[in-house]
Amino acid sequence: MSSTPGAIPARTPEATPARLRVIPSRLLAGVAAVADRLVGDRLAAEGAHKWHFAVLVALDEAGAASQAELSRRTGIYRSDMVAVLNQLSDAGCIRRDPDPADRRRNVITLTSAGRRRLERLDTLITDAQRELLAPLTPEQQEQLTDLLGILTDHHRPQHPGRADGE
Amino acid sequence: MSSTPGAIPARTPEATPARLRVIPSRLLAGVAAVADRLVGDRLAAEGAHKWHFAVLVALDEAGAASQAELSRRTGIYRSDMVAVLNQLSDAGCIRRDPDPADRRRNVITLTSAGRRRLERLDTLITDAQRELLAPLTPEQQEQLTDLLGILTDHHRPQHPGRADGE
DNA sequence: CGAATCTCAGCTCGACTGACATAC
DNA sequence: CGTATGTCAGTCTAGCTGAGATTC
Repeated sequence: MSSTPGAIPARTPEATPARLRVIPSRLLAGVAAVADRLVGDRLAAEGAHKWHFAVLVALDEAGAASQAELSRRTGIYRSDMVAVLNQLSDAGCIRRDPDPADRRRNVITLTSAGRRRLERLDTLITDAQRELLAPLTPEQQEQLTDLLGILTDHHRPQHPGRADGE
Repeated sequence: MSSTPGAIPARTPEATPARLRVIPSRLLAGVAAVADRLVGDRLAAEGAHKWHFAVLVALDEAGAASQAELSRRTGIYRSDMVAVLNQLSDAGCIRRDPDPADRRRNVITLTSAGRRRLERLDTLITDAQRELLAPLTPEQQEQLTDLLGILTDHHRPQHPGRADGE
């Protein structure tokens, strides 16, 4: 029982202050955290992480690549990429061969098992998005995605406006 | 110079894969990170953190409170609240007095210096929001805030639908 | 007694940096 | 030579857990 019978005046609901509830950066942080748990939990249930998904997608969409290139495509640091690829490799999802054309590089290739794995993770992620966006109408869902896309495009690492001659 | 004159075929732009660019949870994480840096940098320039702002707002809006209550209002863990209040106290923004009515509690009170501090931080945060949302039209800004508000309200800690008899 | 409050001490995970050997 | 790559080691922060002393 958390509600006191009749003694306390009306029970202060300890709600978040109104001024905090309308700050976009705060809303973003909160919703992003929810989304991350939604996605993370499902992936964790299959022993996966979001990085695995990102790498598999990058490979599926643009073909074999070096680790550094994958790093740039996914936003995962090249130092962290090592561990991610180790795990994917252990699971048989990718192959890591030395690049004969440039012996500094490894060529990362998606295996058929990796493609199957990707399909599975894609389903889980899609489910998570559905649950995340369930409170919105389909039009609102599209609106939100569009707006976030605009912000993502405009706020790039080092280029507030155009970074050039404008 | 990072742009090669004319040798390389067209330069693979190493863009994020299209399938990743439209995943809401991923967009949210990215934009939230941008927002956090925008806010964090400005606050850091004044030796402040977002927690300070949250606590000051909570006090200004709902009056003096115990640490546990502030914790619930702001979402900051009671264990972390201690350090935050120490800093605010050192800066003279709050007073921390034992509650005569319940000697387990401290009564946290906003000082006039704290109210001034809040005003300052509020300006910084508002500026950050403006920069964050600058790529959007005013209507889009409102849309985004509304949509995030809906998601925030519906995804509460433990209550997917209504948690009751519906 | 059980529950709540304040506090400290600790964990863990993700983002990030630095350095090194090797190869271009 | 300077630069890129793969790798390992380590830092730093935020979110979170646990426990203990005190008071209700």
